[in-house]
Amino acid sequence: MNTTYDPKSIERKWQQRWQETGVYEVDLEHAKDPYYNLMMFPYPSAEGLHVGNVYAFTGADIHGRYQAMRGKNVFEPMGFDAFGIHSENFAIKRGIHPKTLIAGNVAHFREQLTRLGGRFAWSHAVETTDPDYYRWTQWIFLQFFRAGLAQRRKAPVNWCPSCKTVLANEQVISGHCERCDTEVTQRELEQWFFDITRYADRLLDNLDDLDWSEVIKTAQRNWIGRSDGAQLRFPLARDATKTISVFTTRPDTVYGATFLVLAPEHPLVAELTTAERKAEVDAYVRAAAERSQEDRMGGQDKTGVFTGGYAVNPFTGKEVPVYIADYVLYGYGTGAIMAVPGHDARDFDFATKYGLPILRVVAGPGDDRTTLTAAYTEPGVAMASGPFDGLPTPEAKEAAIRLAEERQIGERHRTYHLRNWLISRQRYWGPPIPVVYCEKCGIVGVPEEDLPVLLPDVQDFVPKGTGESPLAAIPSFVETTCPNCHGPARRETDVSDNFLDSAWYFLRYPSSGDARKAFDPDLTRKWLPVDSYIGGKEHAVLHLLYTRFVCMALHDLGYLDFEEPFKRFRAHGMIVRNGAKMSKSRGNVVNPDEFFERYGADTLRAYLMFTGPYEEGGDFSDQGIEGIYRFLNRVYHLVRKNLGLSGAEASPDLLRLRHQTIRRVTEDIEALKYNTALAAMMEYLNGLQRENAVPRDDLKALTLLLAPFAPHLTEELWQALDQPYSVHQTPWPTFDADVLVAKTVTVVVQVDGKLRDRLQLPAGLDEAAVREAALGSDAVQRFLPEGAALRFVHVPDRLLSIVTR
RNA sequence: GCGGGCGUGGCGGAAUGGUAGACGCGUGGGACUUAGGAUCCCAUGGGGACACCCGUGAGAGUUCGAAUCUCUCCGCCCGCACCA
Repeated sequence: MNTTYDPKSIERKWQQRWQETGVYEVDLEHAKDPYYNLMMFPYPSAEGLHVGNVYAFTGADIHGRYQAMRGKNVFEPMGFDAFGIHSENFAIKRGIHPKTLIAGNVAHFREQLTRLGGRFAWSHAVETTDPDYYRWTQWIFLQFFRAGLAQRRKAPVNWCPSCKTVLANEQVISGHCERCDTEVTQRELEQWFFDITRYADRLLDNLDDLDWSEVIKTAQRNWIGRSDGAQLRFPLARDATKTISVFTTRPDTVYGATFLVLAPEHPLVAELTTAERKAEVDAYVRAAAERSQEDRMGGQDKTGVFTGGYAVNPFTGKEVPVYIADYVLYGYGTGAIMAVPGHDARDFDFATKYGLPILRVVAGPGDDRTTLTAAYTEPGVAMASGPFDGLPTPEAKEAAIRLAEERQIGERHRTYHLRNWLISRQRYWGPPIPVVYCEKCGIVGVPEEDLPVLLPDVQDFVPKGTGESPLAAIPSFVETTCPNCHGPARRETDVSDNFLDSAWYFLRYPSSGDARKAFDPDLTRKWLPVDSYIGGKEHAVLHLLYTRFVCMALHDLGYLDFEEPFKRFRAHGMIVRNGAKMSKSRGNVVNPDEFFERYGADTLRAYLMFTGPYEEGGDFSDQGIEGIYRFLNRVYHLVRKNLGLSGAEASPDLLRLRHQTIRRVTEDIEALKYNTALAAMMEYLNGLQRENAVPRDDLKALTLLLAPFAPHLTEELWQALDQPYSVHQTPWPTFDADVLVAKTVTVVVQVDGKLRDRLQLPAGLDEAAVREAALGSDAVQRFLPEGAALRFVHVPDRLLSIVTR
């Protein structure tokens, strides 16, 4: 053993040895106790591995290493999510083809991930940009297409007037184009959708049984946003055969509906508009179409115009005016609302601004029937509502729905905030959507045996500004023959959303390289669903929801036995630096290479884990890392100095410390409290350093406990301790509950809740004995009033509380 | 606005009804040393008339006992955001 701790050479040495011996590869077919340890594969940016990646992967890797030492056959794969707009935009900026760029980035990432010391099964790595991968992404699309889950229809999409191109939702940053900062507008275009809303109820209801971080489940529930209510039909005053359907969660307030509001895009707008209102309505509709999303959504100020048309409230029989306003969204519900200004804040604002009547139809607490000065949105008791009068809100809702259904003027209805998944992108850098358009046969899926539809290797991948993918400009790609009739046909030129690539990558890992199937049924049955998935909160809704949907659909199509892909998901926190979020613009981004170089990967790993509870995140301080570096140095020298000292015996205290530490570290790792696990090891080390000669069992225990955190150092120590390779395949140490019991304990004595003395007493004393000891203490006696009647509360081996009042 | 999380020394953080501040950083002192920004040891919440008092964002409550539970308020962070 070297006299100084030299992380660089130790880490290089073991990384090489691990690779040569393949300790992190698993025999997927024959593994006895499979454990699939997943983390979110990175997007390989040109900047290299971000410290946020290092944080995420280290925490997940520690979990995997711990499970492996617990005897599990841990499969911990890694891959690269390299399609998508980030790569494409960067490539455009640099004028380098994304393919070239990505290859370099991937190589750099692989090298950094290796330096990090993850226990990755590299033989199963996947890259989403590899035709052997995206062939199967296209295959999934085809399955969905055949099942009717993938459909092409018109939809409003984000449009950047300056770049003259369609933008993905992810490219719109608070209403502005990511690249040129121009305000984004809406355009109606033909797009491909996955009908995720059909799965809304299952996606929502399954959450109850998933072992996932509560934050993520809550975010998904809100995103799906199920709301129950009714659809009610308001006939037009001029022509009762036509009706305006509205969705409401408060059918009980229908007697207070004093006007209707339609979204400007609503198809009945033209019909309702009278000749004298036409100019104004047209102008408003046009303006709304051109307004940016931010303008439309962000502003609190409500605008709208009267159409001149009237509809009939089917409950009261009264005519109500119909307005259009852009605070009503065309994409939600029916695109029309019944406005109840008395009991909805937005309708109240609108009614106040345009002088519309505000009625009170729900009495407030204490039978409050006074005139409203603000919308009363709480539940109450129905009033001025004909048959519903006197009913509390929940019952009134039910009564209203029943009555609507009886009279056939409406019915119970459920709506979701969740929208269908728009998956087509008018871009170059993604898997081409595998369909062709034939004049005779219509939209035809590419036959599976013809997959992949290769992304053509072109020089010019810059969007043309026509609203079409750059692929549309390549005749050799576009022009093809119909697989059905062999007549001339045109290929789809859109590519699929990057989120589709990442919605199934974990299904591919075990079956990577399989040329015949996307995922092998036997391997899939053996390894999935995933045992542990750890990742960031930022993917709470998009990735994690799309992934669940894809699995559910594949399950229904008969390809999977399970519908939920991840048994357990844990969201880790964010790592900040000196209290501030890391960002390029602040110039405070931690570059892991610098720290690998200066301290080694083990120090960086352990330090990141030490900064705070893993699920809450931590604060990276440039000075703080020294503490962990010192700790690893001390461990190194402790082992080195004690190697030659044989036969040291552990004192009872030391033995207890050892077992206590094993317990604390074990429990903390399981709870992802890596910071306190390290603190426990530091205390252990402090205890060991007080010994003249440290028993070999303690050196071994400390090395094993530290192994998941500092895999290289501990491998070196394990070898020095003359133990068989590899420390990472050695069983996790166990503790003996009997040894944990201390012989003497500190019992705290309180008088009237204040701490007055601490007594060193033999463990297991009964209350009477503890009382006697406590009353014998001067420090306690001083606070006991003469002749007071005393009451005692005794917590064995911990505390005696004396009450004098 | 809605939803979620958080507020503890100079700093990161421990303690989820029972010894507040574990562990680490920083700081002060000491040892070793030609020297050290290396290493080791000691101290380190505030006050003090030093056998004591105060102290976990503020205020109230429950309890023998509250950082922890309850209510009200203040502040910060993260989602979603005119979703009817």
